Amino acid sequence: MAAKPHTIDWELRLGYLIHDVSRLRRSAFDRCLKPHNVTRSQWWVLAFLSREDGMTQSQLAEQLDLGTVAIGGLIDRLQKTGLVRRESDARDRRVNRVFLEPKSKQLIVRLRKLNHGMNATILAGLSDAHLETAAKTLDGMKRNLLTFLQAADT
Amino acid sequence: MAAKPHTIDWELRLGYLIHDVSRLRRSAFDRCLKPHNVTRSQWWVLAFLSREDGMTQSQLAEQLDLGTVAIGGLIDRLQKTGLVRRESDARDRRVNRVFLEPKSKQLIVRLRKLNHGMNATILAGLSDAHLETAAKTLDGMKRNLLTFLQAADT
DNA sequence: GCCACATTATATACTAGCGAACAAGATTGC
DNA sequence: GCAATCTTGTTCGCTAGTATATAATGTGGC
Repeated sequence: MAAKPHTIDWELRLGYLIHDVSRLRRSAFDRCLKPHNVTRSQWWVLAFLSREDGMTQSQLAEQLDLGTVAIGGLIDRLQKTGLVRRESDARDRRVNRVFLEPKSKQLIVRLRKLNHGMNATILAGLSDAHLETAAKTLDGMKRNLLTFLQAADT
Repeated sequence: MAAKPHTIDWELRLGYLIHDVSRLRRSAFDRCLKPHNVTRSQWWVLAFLSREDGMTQSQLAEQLDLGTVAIGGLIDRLQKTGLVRRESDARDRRVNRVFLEPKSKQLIVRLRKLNHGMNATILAGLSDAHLETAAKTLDGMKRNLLTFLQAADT
């Protein structure tokens, strides 16, 4: 008896909830972003670049927790729509540095507000105390997951 | 002043956390499932079929909250690996009913255990009280998101 | 200097999801 | 009964992510 820390219900319910919230969040953001002709992943790239312009693709990949291939594709598409440009580094000709084009500066201001509004909508009516507990719990899950994944790497 | 229910930190931190946990969870499950030559999405389909065999593709789509196209693709792949078969309904020749092949029955037993173990790993060390609060909070977010998305449909 | 090794980005091939257009088949109105 | 309409599933084209392999370039050992 003593060694049964959680009922199976929690496992299932939380699994579903995380999956659902993540998916719905994604849908909601994508829908808001659509009129601006940017996807959520692309907006993420712009957001990070706006904090530090001229990162290399590898740096972006690490910050966004994506593979180099995924970043390459995102930048391809951002470049195609003229929001970003690649410049090869003079000192290391392997690396591409990514810069925001002027066109994207105004867009970013608008998207930042939109982002803020969306987050406020999602958290509406939830108390700070509950949010804090939720954050702590999610953080615990994240740590468990990281431990597990790193152990599996061996 | 009175109208500032949450600080911006909550918005950001929770956004990141949900994104991270969802992504890591997905990675962890996919890694566990890989030796069994099934992906997490495919396992999901098998799990639902094991509760009710012979569903139509539309029913599966609704239960799994996916589009009909996504389901079609998943079943294509499951059929290719011989875990599932399509049978067209005699009474309505538009519909395909999906049935588990014998091969998948044993697999499902193993995957169920694996699923259980993974969930336990993820929740290790977290108190029931915190999990309950987290679930409530996520549920609130889910409701907010559903309201928002339905409103946008008009 | 040169060779072995590491790093950066790309190409290729796969799973997974979305939306829109479409064909086949049922259903409903008249 | 037949035309209009709704449902079911597919195809096509897109974004996004994974893993693996490869090419180009730097770096460190000797």
